[in-house]
Amino acid sequence: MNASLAPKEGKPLYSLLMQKLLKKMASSMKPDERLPAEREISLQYGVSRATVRQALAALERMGRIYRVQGRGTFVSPQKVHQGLPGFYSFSTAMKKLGKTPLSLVLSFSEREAEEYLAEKLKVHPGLPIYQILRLRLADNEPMLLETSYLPVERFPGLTKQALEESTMYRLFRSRYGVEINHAIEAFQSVQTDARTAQYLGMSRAVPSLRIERFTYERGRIIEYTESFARGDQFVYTVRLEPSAKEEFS
Amino acid sequence: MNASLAPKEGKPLYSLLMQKLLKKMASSMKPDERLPAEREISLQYGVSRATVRQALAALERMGRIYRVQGRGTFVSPQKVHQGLPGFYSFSTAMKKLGKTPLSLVLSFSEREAEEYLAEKLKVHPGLPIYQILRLRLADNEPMLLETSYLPVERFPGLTKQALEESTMYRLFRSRYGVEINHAIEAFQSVQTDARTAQYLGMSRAVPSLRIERFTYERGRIIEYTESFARGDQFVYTVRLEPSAKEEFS
DNA sequence: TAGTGGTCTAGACCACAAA
DNA sequence: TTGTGGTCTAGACCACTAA
Repeated sequence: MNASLAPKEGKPLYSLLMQKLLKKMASSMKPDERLPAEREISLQYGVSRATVRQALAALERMGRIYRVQGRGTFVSPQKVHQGLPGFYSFSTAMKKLGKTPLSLVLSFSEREAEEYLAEKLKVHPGLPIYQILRLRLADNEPMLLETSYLPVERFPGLTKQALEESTMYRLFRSRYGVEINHAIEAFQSVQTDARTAQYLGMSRAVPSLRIERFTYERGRIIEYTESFARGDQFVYTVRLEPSAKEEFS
Repeated sequence: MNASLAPKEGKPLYSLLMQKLLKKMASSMKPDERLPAEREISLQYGVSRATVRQALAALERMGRIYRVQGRGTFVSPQKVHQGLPGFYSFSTAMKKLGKTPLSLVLSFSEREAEEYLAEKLKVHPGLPIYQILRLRLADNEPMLLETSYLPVERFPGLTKQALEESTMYRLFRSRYGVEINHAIEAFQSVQTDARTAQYLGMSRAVPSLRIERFTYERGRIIEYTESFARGDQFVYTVRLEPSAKEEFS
């Protein structure tokens, strides 16, 4: 089965190979089944072994395969948590759960960063920032109240309309060419305040999950979001990878 | 400054190069300063460009550098969140905060997985598992109540003593050669139950942060932990990386 | 011993950014 | 146009696993 890779437009070879392998695993392979050896894949698809390894490394980071030196490369058996975005997106998470996500932009304004915010965003106080208040619903049930802060200089010309028409991260990518390196999130369980209780339509007796997110591009914070989720409905899931730092233990 | 790499025992070249670059950045470089070009580093240290790229890729994943095509590789300016383990460890997190961590093993037992647990661990009901109840303290203040479940077959001969003498993850590595691929964590805000309130020494009026962790090795769950943290003291922080999946959007 | 993944080399061309 | 990171090749040797 010498399935050489079609030279699709623009996409690098290792990316095309990833898709081929994903398709193959989904359609004809079982959990823990061994994939062909790297040199074998290299021959089958007519690419170099380095390219094969680049594709396999990405699949390994996605948790779709695991490799054992001396034995081979195998299909990961997990099912439930598969494909969870390392990066949380309310929209995609809700779709995976079979719910219809909805996002309402409650307010959109421009202001200057006061001390507190400037420290969060690691910018100088007084820098112009957008403040965006959004209510996120799943099947028309309020789930999450989000307040996002973005430096104006990184997102010039951002409007409420644009946010309502697309998701924030899609907008980041398509219109501002944002390349996220990583994000830091912090979780805390808190008593629900009156405003949040009202927006989420619940009693203050129900505790809230407070989520802070710092999004980094080129080592710089380009988004700070503080969210409150209703504790009785909302479970927030993340996927972690061991830091490369463990190499130095 | 032709600092060729000393052939240290065992460690691969790219790992040695990482350490050299980290040291150089820490001692003599400023945020956003440009590193030498890849080809230049390759010459300076006498290694191939592929090896340089392997080292830089790891540093990029750690958030220590960022790369811009056509421009160069730069030192990340962040300070506060730097070096946060992608992987949460209570002990290291507390040390970073300048607090003294303490871990008490309250109980250690072996049992068979009932339906509920078997589903969490994705094993057959009836499989022998360890159940470990631990209380984690920072500066002698109770912070976290953890219940961990491990399949006995993966950790034969595990004892309470061993757990008390070392941290769990250190034990995993040194004694059982565990190679963690990734972990999934889920967060939820809940009302504190009586037992947790008692162990954590707080009122039930304070909400708790419920944390579930599924740790994966070779695509298989080797640890399931359910934790409760006191909401008024404990903030749980994680570091995320965008999933490779975004390539397919 | 044979086969696997892990590391490394030397070189090439491409896409992008800045002067 | 020059220099950068991004992709890719062909080949080599090492470390580990299993027969």
